Amino acid sequence: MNADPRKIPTHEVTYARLRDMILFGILEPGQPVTIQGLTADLDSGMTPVREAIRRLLAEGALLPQGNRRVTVPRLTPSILEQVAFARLTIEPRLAELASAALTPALIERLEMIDDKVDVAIRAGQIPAYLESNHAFHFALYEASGATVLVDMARSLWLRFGPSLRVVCTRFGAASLPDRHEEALAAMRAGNTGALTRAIERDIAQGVDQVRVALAQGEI
Amino acid sequence: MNADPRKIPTHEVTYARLRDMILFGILEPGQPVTIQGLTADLDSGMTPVREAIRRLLAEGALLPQGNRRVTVPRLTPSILEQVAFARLTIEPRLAELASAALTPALIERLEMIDDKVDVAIRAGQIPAYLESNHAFHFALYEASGATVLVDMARSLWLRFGPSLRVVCTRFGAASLPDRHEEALAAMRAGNTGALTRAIERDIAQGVDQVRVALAQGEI
DNA sequence: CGCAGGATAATTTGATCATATCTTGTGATC
DNA sequence: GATCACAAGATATGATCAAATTATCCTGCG
Repeated sequence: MNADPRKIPTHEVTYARLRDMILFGILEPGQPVTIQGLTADLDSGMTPVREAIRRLLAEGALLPQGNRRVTVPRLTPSILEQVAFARLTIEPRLAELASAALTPALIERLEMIDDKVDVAIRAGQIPAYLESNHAFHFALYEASGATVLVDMARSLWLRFGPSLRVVCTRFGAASLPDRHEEALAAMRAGNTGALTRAIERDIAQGVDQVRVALAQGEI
Repeated sequence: MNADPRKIPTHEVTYARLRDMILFGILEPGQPVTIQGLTADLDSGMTPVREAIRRLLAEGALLPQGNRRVTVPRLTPSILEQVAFARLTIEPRLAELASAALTPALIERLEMIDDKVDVAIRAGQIPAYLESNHAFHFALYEASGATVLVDMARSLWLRFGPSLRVVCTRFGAASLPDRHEEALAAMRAGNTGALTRAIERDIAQGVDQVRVALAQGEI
């Protein structure tokens, strides 16, 4: 019944694990990433690890030092502004495109995911918040069917994720961005404009948090 | 005097060569890409080729078929519109950012590159046009110092390149996009707004060419 | 005599290759 | 038509080589 688990190649699994480690802040900005360290941690050979690293380098999730070494990138003000500009362009557009494809079933699924976001915020559980927040956004975005833009959004989140984690940990979960309720209301009302604006505000809020922390040298 | 050529790893060289083969249309859309074929063509081992392919997959320059095989992607109307949207957002912005960093020396260099573009258009040399057109845009964009956005632009050009090549070959070099003279005039005048508009029109013109060809089933 | 500085050895980590194993698609046979 | 064998190609491993970092030691000067 279930597909053969062997079907998914090791390098895919390795990639997914390493990506999540970056995205959800297991690895901190500035931390060096070595092949041999990961072969031990992730229990796979050198080749799959190398390929996963190569792929994440291409996505901007890892930073090549000149020396053939690789680290988790630190967010600089310049990079933050670039990521902010791109996110604020791409993601509201994805919300707009997704709006046309929304079904009651999908809205219900998004509501369930958002419940988890709320629970995580109230409980102050940063990792759970990061994961369910991510799930909410991409469940919406994927409904757009715009694979190119979704890929770009994924790459941008990878650049943003580690530092967001640091900020959350510093300032607690109280002021985490959550315009999801607004977004869900817009979806239920079939109001595309309101949905894109809600997503835009949600992003702007997160960016502002990081911007403030960065200006204060908290990262 | 010259740096040791050994310094640049094989996988980097292999990546650059394969990328240019895709970007400048040596490989056609739909064409399958095999590891073993490339080890022969590019004269390197399997590992560097694998890594180059993995990297280009992450950049959207290659398309994974479900079957572990890889091909050069065909442009669909949906993907074209997504790429158009992203290019029309990112690249004018890069021009705007670059505008503040322009020096007489850089403008002169851009003029020299644009001369090559003109020569290639008049001579109907498609590959030379594609290469110098690419060089013109990215020499400008890199002046912005916005590495994240430049990376995104590179990825978008990789998705766009192969099909542009096909269109050029079909319709000849007569109607190739070239708003570079307008852009250069704006640079000389220090007119940021005019520069971004010129770049925007240049991109829109190229996109329109491909859109028409796509609608007519020419690709 | 003690310490600074630079050369060199040791170690860590990355890069590449040859080879072995597994998948997948195809086609021949029953 | 279903099954099995085969071929082509992708995947994964471990060995080996090269580069870069770190540690060590020697020398020469104060």
